[in-house]
Amino acid sequence: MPWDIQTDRPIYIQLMEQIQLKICSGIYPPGSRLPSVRDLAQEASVNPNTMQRALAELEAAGLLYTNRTSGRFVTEDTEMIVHVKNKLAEKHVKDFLKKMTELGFNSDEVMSIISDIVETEEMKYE
Amino acid sequence: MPWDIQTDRPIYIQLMEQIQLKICSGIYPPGSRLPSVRDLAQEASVNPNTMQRALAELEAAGLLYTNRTSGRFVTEDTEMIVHVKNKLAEKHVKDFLKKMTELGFNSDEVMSIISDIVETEEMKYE
DNA sequence: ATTATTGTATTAGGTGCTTAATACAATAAT
DNA sequence: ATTATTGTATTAAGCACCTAATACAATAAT
Repeated sequence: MPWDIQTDRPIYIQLMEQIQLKICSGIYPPGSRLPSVRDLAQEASVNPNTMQRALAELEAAGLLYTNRTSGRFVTEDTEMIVHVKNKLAEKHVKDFLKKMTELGFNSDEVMSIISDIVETEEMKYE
Repeated sequence: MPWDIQTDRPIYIQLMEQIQLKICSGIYPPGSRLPSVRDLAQEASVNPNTMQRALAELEAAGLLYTNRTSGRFVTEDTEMIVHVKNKLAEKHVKDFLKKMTELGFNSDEVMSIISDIVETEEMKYE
């Protein structure tokens, strides 16, 4: 999964989201070591300062921790990771339903639209 | 529906989205006159320049048109509005499914989660 | 005719994000 | 011991966005 950076939002926010996603989905397993700031920055084609900012904020959130000179690691608190994952899922669902409701679709219509798309195996979303 | 402006994305983009939404949902009906730039800016608590930018871009997209000194109006092309609305809905569905898939949920799980929330009448999303 | 309101344009200043170029301290690797 | 790698900090510059303060032309309202 390559890094996907858009220009319409702060890059460090997008980096945070994508690293968080890699942690929640197991691409970065609990306790595993992340590539160095410089390597990650090069991977994502961003400035090391920007990557550092994203990592520092994820660390403040408790998802990462640092061993001063050996690198950064994913938390071993699997319960926390699961919790973050579920919170994310819940947020996605609610945001989605909110948007569809605002557009004027009711519950039945939303369920119908989404089950249509799911059933037609349109699961390569782009 | 009050204006909801966050600080994490360009304001003029958020204004565009929210005006577009009001058009698609019928709050601003086809052919109706919008409040003046200055009034809209005050409503949304933003600078008139910023509101002007959002309106100008929606006009470039064809959703609005201007009568030089009498004001700005919603397009009367209802077909275009319906098309924009459907495109928006499709985008919301696909983005949602993509996010849930990335998080590690499969189709069945997604359908289960969303139908749970819908059925429990949790339709006051916040 | 005069006034008010419309969209529009311009200039200046402030802020946050990003990059670039360094530099430093701590420690793992050799 | 020496070297390389780690996270971290600093400074300067550029850029997009936003606000503020005006100003102007066209025309609707009076």
